[in-house]
Amino acid sequence: MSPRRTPHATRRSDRSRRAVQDAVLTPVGEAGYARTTVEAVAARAGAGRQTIYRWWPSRAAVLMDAFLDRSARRAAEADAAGEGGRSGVPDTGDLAADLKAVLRATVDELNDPATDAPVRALTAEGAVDPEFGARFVEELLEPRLRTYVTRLRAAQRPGQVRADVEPRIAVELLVAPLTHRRLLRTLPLTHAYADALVDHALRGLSPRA
Amino acid sequence: MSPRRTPHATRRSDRSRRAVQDAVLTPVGEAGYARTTVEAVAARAGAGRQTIYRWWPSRAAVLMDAFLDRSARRAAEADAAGEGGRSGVPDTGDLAADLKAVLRATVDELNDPATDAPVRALTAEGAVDPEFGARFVEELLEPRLRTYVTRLRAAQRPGQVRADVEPRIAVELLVAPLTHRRLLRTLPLTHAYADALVDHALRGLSPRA
Amino acid sequence: MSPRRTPHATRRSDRSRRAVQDAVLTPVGEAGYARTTVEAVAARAGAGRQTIYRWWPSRAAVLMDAFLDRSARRAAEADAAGEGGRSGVPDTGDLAADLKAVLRATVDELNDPATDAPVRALTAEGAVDPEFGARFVEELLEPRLRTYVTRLRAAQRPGQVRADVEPRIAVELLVAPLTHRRLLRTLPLTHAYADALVDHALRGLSPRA
Amino acid sequence: MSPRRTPHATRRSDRSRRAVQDAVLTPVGEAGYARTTVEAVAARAGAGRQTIYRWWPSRAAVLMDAFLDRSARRAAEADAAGEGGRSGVPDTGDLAADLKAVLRATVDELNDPATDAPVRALTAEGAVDPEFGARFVEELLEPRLRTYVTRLRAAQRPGQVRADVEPRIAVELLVAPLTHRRLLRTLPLTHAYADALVDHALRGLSPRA
DNA sequence: ACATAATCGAGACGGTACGTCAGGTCTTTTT
DNA sequence: AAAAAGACCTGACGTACCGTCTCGATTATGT
Repeated sequence: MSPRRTPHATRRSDRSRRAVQDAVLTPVGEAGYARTTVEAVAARAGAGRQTIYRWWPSRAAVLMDAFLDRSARRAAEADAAGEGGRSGVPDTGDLAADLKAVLRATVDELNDPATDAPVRALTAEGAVDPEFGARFVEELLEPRLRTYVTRLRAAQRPGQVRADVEPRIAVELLVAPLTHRRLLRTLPLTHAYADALVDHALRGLSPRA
Repeated sequence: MSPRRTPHATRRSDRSRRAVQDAVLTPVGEAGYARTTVEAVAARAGAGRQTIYRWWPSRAAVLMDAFLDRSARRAAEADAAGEGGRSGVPDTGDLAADLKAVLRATVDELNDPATDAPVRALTAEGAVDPEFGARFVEELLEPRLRTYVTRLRAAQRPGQVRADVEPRIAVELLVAPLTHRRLLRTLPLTHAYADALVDHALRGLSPRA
Repeated sequence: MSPRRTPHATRRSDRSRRAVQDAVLTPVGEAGYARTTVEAVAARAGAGRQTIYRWWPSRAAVLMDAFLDRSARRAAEADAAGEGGRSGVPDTGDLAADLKAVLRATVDELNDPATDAPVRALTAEGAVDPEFGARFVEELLEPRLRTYVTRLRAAQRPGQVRADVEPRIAVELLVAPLTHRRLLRTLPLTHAYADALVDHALRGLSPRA
Repeated sequence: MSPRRTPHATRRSDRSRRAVQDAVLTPVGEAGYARTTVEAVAARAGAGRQTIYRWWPSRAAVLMDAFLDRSARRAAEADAAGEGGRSGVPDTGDLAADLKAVLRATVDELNDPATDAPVRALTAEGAVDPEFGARFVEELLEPRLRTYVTRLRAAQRPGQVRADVEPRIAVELLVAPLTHRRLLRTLPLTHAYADALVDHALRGLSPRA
């Protein structure tokens, strides 16, 4: 075991933990990550700077924790609100419709600066810091991708998706273009775009034989 | 008239321009962009710091220029070496083969740290700074994407690609997953992956009717 | 009534009081006062930091108490060892010899780092913090000076010291130069120096008429 | 030679050097040394903090330089104002009067907080940091003491001071009590006290034979 | 060819944020 | 109730870079 980097979690003040997490998301959404200083986060949280450095190794780690926490909370709420279904890609039997529903929801989410700014910052940080990126991928991205894989596997059994399709690659076909447009700001993210992605991916580019 | 942002370009020392561009790519590749200070670049280039700030608006801009320059030089070399064709997606008549060739080449390029590190840094910077990102997209990404669009349009005429396919979306289907894997380091980039992407995109996920 | 600053002294743990006092003098002597943190003293004493702040108002106060305690203990020992006389300037009838004896003893004491370092720290603190300095003077310095005054007064009765001499000023003539040399480290403190001080002060600078 | 701690003095901005020196004395005099932060000095001087750290090794060093500079400037002014005499102990032929004049002037100087506070801080710092104290003594104290030694030597030739008097010790008899009273704040510094010191020191404590 | 003016390397400058350290207070658990 | 332990807020520290601003010492025209 590595020597404990952080002190006893037992004594940790839950009040300040929450306050800091709340305090980091707003300024990142408003002024951007680069302009969000540790000092400012601490001040807004009514916390000391040292309290932040005691529990998080870096500014980016604070943001990640805060974002993960919020995501988890929102997922829990969504599950509670829904008719008991687990958060993930729905399965109504109509694959195209299900994928479009999820991708449209993702489009809406990403068009909200409160989500876009943190994700953008976390992705940028992860692009440059491999260790950080790994955590981002493991904890945020992969769980999400797995829900697509599950849905696609389910669609393969009745033959709605060809058996020789690799679900992982199929997922990337659907999801990567969204990330691409959003992160690089090439073109706007719309529901129409989400639909078009699904249609193109399902039917393929080649003419039917 | 706005006061000239940059001084007489005529007087510019080509020696220092090249020296600075050379001096920025290495440390970015080795230590990462964040740890590459302007001071370090200036020292390595045997230049004064002011010389950098005189000609470039920011550290990121230096990197972008250096990278664009190198890309342009390499493209020129490639064209010279090739059978006279313009750099872009080749057109042998076999669309799948052509796409696989280009994507495989891209995979090789991106697996080279000398390319990966700068692109990573530029993407990260662009993700956070919209203006910078715009330049990155315009000057580096879009020209490349246009070559795919051209090739796909060419394939639509003989009916190798369905007429109702939107080339732009098709391109993203092919290219975005590469960026996704590379930037987020989810899974390794291989030739097999490039081939699989082309196959899945062309044939689609749904079974042939 | 003012709210009790300190808690019930009855409950106070004598073990920790002594442990803290012991724990402060060593590091001050070795590393200097500035580098002696409250945390370090507490750790060395096996005490909690709050235990220190509960009983002393500041770091300097701990040092002062510790030093006063040790001084008192040493004086008691000296008195016990001596021929029953109270600690102070002896009175053998020979004023010059008595003064030299005391000043030589003081020189020896001050040349011991175990005394020098704390006194130095306390003086420095007192120089900057008037309230603290006042306590230092009252509790440590003045009692000592009074013993000289007493001895000088005794010498005035038989005419060994002129009647128009102000004892207080005479004391300062004898004692201040020692403090001066020690604190400012201008020249070494020696027995010869102590003797010379006494001789010069008694006989004066002017020639005898 | 030690590797240059400080950068090329040639390029040093005289403006900021003076500004910093001016900016440190006022708050030290008003709020005390402990409450005078580097940041505050920098702000008051309109300088960056790094500019201070570039040229001075510590906060105390800034204060010392500032104080030395001011002392030198004042001495120069005094010499210019006087009838051509060098700053030092005057020599009218009447030793007692000359000494009283100088000591009275010293008393006045030390009763001015603008002098007292910095000297107090410098002495305290020097008491704890030997290297610092050495500089303080060499550059400020010893030159002053030498002027007394000179005057006393001059008084020895005509026999106004006994030949067997050691001037250095005589000086300390006169000067140390002032420092003692001032630094330890035992009793107020007055002209009467200065006079009494001179009288006692010259005539001695013992009765004239 | 030469004056002259802009660029160059160098590096100090005013700043901003960093991450650390210690002070003194508050809280939790143990004695 | 006081103790040990240790997290908390505060605030100063000294450092690292930023981007700007001088400074002589080179260039490179443009007369």
